[in-house]
Amino acid sequence: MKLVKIYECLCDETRLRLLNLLLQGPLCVCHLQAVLGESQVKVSKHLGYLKVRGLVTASRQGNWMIYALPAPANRSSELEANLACLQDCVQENAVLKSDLAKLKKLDLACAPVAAVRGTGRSIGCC
Amino acid sequence: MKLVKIYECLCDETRLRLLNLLLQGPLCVCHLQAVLGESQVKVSKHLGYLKVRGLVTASRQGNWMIYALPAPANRSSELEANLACLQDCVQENAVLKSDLAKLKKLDLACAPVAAVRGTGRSIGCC
DNA sequence: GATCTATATTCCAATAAAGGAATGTAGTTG
DNA sequence: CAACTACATTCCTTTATTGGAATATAGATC
Repeated sequence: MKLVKIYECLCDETRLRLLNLLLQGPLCVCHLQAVLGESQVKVSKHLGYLKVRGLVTASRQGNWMIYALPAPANRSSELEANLACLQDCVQENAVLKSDLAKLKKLDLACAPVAAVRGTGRSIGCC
Repeated sequence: MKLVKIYECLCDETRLRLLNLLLQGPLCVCHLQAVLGESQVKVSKHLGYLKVRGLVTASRQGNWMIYALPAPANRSSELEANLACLQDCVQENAVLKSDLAKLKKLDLACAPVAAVRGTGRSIGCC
């Protein structure tokens, strides 16, 4: 059952926090790491977990890995529904809200991501 | 994070199937067991898991235990959102759809539940 | 090419989850 | 009260998950 796989991805706090941040757009690992304040291994492993199960995609940009949610066209209806549901739940959740606030403060645009978009330089990220 | 607890409940196929059935209304264990076709221990343990975490309530009716989702007034907004999301996802899911079909065939009203409602006799369930 | 940065992977230990077999228990019926 | 029904719980084994320490790797820079 594919649906269970989605819930397996959502049932860990770290992964929930990562997905919450990625709902704002693509981000490099170091930004994710900085916002969560968790160890490199922990963040990397959970991103790997999500990637294997197709909840995120990864692409390399120089030294940085950019993680993102699958493009809307590539999301199953179950995934779409659950991402929307998650977004609805963010407001009730102190940790998730605080993460979003930290992300905004960190740098409006993640440098590597900005480079991908062609709207920024890719020097120095975290 | 309360939200994670909800996802922990949803991330197992058996529990997902149980919740899916309970979205139709209260049911006794033997009906749940009959629809799932799983062992008594397995069903009972997962119901216990859900009960401890507040996703279902249980009440005794004679020999039978009636499980139900919490009354809408007692559902957190996160739970409400996720139950709605789950219901949206049922259509995409063969197992969940098939379970609902089996439930309807089994007996339109679960005998113990009917007894609770005062609309049926409570003799013989499964 | 040595070094640095950003990230992934391997190895390992601790903890949790899943489910069967057997047993216990609450309430019912004869 | 003995037997039965419907569930729950305990004990145990297998397997999965989590995360740290250490190490590896890819690409950039000097």
